[in-house]
Amino acid sequence: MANGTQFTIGEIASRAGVAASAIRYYESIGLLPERERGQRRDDDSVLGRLAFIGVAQSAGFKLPEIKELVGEIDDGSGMSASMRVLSARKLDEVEELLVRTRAMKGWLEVAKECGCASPDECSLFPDQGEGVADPAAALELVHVAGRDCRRP
Amino acid sequence: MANGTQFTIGEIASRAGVAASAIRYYESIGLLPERERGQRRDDDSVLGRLAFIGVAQSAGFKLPEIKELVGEIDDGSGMSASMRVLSARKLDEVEELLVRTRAMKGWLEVAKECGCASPDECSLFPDQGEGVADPAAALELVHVAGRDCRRP
DNA sequence: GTCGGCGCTCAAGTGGGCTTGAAGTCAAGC
DNA sequence: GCTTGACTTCAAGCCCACTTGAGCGCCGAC
Repeated sequence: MANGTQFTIGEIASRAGVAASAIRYYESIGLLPERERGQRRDDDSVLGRLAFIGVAQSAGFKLPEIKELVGEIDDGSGMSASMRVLSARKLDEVEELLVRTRAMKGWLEVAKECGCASPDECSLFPDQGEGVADPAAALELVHVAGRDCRRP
Repeated sequence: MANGTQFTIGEIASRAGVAASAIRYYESIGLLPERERGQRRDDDSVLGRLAFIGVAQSAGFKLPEIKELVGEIDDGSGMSASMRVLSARKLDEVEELLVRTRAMKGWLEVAKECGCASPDECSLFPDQGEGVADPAAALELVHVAGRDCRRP
């Protein structure tokens, strides 16, 4: 991958599909190696690193976590240890997100057809007399209520 | 629901399960009606409004959108017009989120078992020789590759 | 030699939804 | 009257991943 050809940061940025300012930011937080001061050129090995960052970000990793991963790769200890731990943790988060997202979807499908004039007459918004339930839990109730949100 | 009993903001907050500072913030952005200055009491009608806000937020609406909804309720024109439009738009977003979340989940399930020492030997991170694909699209490729991420 | 374009650094700004801090006010109980 | 504690205001801070702006340097082409 790294063939030694030199590029300016602008060229790297457009090939990688990120902004040059983002690359400088990654350097500043240690996600990409610090380079010499002054105008400079990089070889295209940084492209691979940027691709790694992009995929890891899409998978839900935050930059500090990605930094941890690249640290392990760079110090030769191999990425798999952190990779497994971080992925397992992320997977829990993502599964939770999936549940929440599905609940949102169900709620919104009903809301899209809602003809109620106020929350008081609409089962999408449970009444709040005393004590308060988890608002997120209210999204689930819609499934029970069916497709019509008007209170019986 | 509103029975005229008066509460301090702290009481309202603990009943509604939100912080008092959040209630003040909602007032400041016009999501709750502005009240007189000085120490004051609210009746519990604000509880219903807070519940509405909570459910709408869980469904994915942002505060400015919720403000639009409560505006329609309060001016007597009924909430259904905005509700339908906003919900339909949100539904599109949420469906997209659902697709992305499922892709993340698939990727992470493979990553959790990954034993690769570097991204170069791992199909979770596609090689980045020339040109760059959408990083999010790389998450999908894993499904094709199966459960083993080691490059063939 | 001079012009345009890209590069550099550092600081500050963005958005969303709040929280936190400082400093002051009020009400109830002793 | 005094203390205590809950309440009040307003401004500033936080998180995250960058972007934007100011003010300057360097390089190649004409």
